[in-house]
Amino acid sequence: MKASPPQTEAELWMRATAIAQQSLGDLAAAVSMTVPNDFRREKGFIGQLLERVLGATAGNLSKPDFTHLGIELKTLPLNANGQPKESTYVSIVPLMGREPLSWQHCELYQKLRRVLWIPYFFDKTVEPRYWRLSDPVLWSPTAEEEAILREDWYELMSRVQMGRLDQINARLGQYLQIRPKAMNADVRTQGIGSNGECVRTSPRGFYLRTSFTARIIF
DNA sequence: GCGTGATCATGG
DNA sequence: CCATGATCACGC
Repeated sequence: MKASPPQTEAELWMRATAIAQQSLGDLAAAVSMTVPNDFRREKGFIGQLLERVLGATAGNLSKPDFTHLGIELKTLPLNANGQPKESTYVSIVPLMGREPLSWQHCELYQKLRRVLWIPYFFDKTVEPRYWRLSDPVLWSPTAEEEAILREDWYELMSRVQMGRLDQINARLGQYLQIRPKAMNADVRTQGIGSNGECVRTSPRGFYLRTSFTARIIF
């Protein structure tokens, strides 16, 4: 079982509020899934569970999850204090693009324009099926937030295009950061070298810092 | 191999 | 202690 795609943002929001505070076990049962006891081998489970529960459509395409609504779905683990406990992956970093940088047209911005956040309480003292959702948040960046995201993105993407991959680490960026995104550290893809040539390098992703997602949900 | 969904695990 | 760097599963 799997929910049909919501036709409107209002319908999606109704569904999201209707499942607030529910346990992962109950949600999973409703879509014929079983919550693993250990996420070490199923890290994406909660995201995939909520996709089914809410009727997301994009699959593994590089599009917002609710493509027709332009809305991205993000689950967000909270610690016991209600603070985000992990950074949030947004999208792959395009390492070979040489087009002029355009924030308005980049994949990252397309996904962050409107996000349905589904926070939940991550609690290692009980089995994940007992974890409960918190209240959903339907969010778009404020002008101030967008300005900083855009600055971060330009700073990071400039280094990518200038062939300065060696100068990129997770410490750069106020709200946004670039970190490895691969099965393991041996995975290689193509990137731009310091003389503009193609080099072998590790795939990377854009992530939102927990300090930023904390702002969003409060 | 790439992009989707993320959390794990250890070094500073 | 916790952010950074590393890792896991799946569809195609």
